[in-house]
Amino acid sequence: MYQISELAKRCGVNKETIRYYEKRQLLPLPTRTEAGYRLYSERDVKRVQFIKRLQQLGFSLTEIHQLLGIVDQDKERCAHMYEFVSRKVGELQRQIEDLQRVVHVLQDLQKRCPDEKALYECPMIESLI
Amino acid sequence: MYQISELAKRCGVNKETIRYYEKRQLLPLPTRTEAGYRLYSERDVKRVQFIKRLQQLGFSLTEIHQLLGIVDQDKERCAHMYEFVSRKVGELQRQIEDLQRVVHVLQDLQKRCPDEKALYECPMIESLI
DNA sequence: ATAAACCTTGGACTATAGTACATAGTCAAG
DNA sequence: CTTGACTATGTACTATAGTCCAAGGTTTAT
Repeated sequence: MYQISELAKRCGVNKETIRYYEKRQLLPLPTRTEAGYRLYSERDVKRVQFIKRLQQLGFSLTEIHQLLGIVDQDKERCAHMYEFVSRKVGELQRQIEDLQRVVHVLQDLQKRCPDEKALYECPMIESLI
Repeated sequence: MYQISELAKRCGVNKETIRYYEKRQLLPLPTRTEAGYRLYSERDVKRVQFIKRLQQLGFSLTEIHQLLGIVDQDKERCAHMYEFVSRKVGELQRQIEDLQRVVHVLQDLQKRCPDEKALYECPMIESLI
């Protein structure tokens, strides 16, 4: 079992973030020592890492809380999970397509304007706006 | 030429946002009437729409300001544009791959757990964490 | 037994991206 | 010539996601 600083270190976040996640109900209430110190396990490490991974992918903490309803086998959060997941899949697919379009535009920009001066007078300046 | 409310309406944002973008230098200083009212053109409509589109794709206002250096033919912002664009393309490609992975996981989740009860006892609950 | 290094809570503070509000000036219609 | 709908500025407030700090309690090492 780890204390809060150890958990934070293992997850690459700082300890205030751990307490913040607890308050946001992203982490379950931990067991405590006699003195009231929080105690965490390997499972909590995985959970925080999962949260950070999803966050990097653009999920908000609220959405992550919703998804964790599955892990926590929580009836309430699971009730509309199917709709939530469907909506999210749609959103993500749209986002992926958009990002692919942006990548193409930016790569085009690079190809046509390989040096700074050329970029400055780039013929596709107007195509961006 | 439009006044600020008209521009805001055409862009689907509110007028405080327009003033905010001006302060952030995302919009050029507009011409003004004698009385000091801001006046905008079609070009500003396009520009705000461009900002909103990039924002939806996960660009921060700071990054959008950088990119607009091309449109504005601004030497300073263009100076490191090539590196900026290269870095951004790399980031976006990584992000696209990650999102594709998330879509697969979520679609899998849907396939295996087509109804709410099944989801609640879903065999892949643990695979998420 | 006391300092260093932990932990607790609560509250203040940060950045980003707005949004709202108070106060005041401007303009067009009746 | 005043009312309503606009505009201006500046300041304060919102949400999200933390981050930092102060005051105090606990544990460990010397």
